[in-house]
Amino acid sequence: MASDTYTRILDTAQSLIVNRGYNAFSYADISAALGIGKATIHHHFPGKADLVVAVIARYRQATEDGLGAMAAREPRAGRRLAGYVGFWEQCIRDNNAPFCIAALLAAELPSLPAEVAEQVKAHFDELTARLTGFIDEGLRKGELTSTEDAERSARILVATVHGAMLAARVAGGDAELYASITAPALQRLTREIAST
Amino acid sequence: MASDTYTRILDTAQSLIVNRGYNAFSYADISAALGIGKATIHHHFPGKADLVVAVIARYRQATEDGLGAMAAREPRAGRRLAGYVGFWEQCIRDNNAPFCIAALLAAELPSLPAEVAEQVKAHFDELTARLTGFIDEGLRKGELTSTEDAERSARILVATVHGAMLAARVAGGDAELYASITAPALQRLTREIAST
DNA sequence: GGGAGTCTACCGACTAGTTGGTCTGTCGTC
DNA sequence: GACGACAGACCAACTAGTCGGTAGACTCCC
Repeated sequence: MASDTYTRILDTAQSLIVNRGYNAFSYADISAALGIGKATIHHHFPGKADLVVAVIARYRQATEDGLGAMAAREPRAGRRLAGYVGFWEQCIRDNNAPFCIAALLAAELPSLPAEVAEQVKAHFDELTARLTGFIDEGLRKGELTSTEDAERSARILVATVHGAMLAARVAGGDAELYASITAPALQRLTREIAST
Repeated sequence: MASDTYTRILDTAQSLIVNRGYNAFSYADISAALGIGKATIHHHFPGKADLVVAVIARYRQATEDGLGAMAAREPRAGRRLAGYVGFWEQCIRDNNAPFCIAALLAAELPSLPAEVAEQVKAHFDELTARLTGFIDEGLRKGELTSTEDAERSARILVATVHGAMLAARVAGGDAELYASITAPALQRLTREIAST
């Protein structure tokens, strides 16, 4: 289905978005990186918005798959959340894709084409819903404690993760800084039952 | 000193950056908004990087002045932090400048000119230092409680605020959402002595 | 008082390069 | 011979930035 070139265009676009955002990458960048004609990119993705929508759609799917797989193998809510938070710590440490493209695009939101903006919003909704599910389950099982309801806890966690990414980026890709900011956000939910 | 045109260019550039970032605004935008020639902008700011550096420098100064003034009039640490957090809630509610330009530029950091990147980093350092001072003083006076040291607490607060801005922007400028995410971050520091 | 020179603020017209996007083709494969 | 995958050449619009010039204010000197 998805041809090799098609996938490589998506890959390149994604890595360009990770560290330049929507407005600072061009068809020429992808063309040069892959050694293909610009027209080839237009053949697979008629417009820039189509390309970026496809990137985020794939990203959303990967996120859903990843979180779903983790939920299947890890029943403990605290570990699930730690898995999500730790995933990004590893990304920053490896410096491969050290930023959530949806968070970056969210910052640029007012300047994005409508279709792209919708995808970004959808990612936030999905991610929040997934984490809300984890937290809700954890609270009901007594594995987690929180003074807020599950959804609010999830939003706080996501915000902290995104803010910590920003801080780490400013600090030159400092994974320790990311961890030191996010760790207390996890502890907040697992406190007093940490030694389970 | 600072002529009227000079200031208006800065104002316009700042508001363009707030909702488009560095790469998605142009001299032509400012030129059109103010009804002046593009060459006039170049007269005051030789290059785009110079312009944006000037915007952030002024922004940093305003932040320092604002936080300094608040510290002078409000001795209670908890209120100082609430003032910082509440400032952005009001900005989002009024929809005038509903995003911290330094946070937005931080996301775009890898694609920014070096001089601009430096200014962004400097803002983060200054802001963290200021809040660290507030928290440190609050802890020593017994007005605040924290399981982490003051600097780490400050970084967590900043990250939460930035993450909450992102969430609010995605939600279409939802100030309530911003508040619901940031409020617990403040409570974390003021808990058990809230009724002072 | 009146030039003559100088400075700042500003603008219209321009440039070289880049942007996203199109058109017309040529391959190879089924 | 139709079709998907690709590319070269092209396009209009836009990018940051330059150039030469003008209009006004502020000197300084006679």
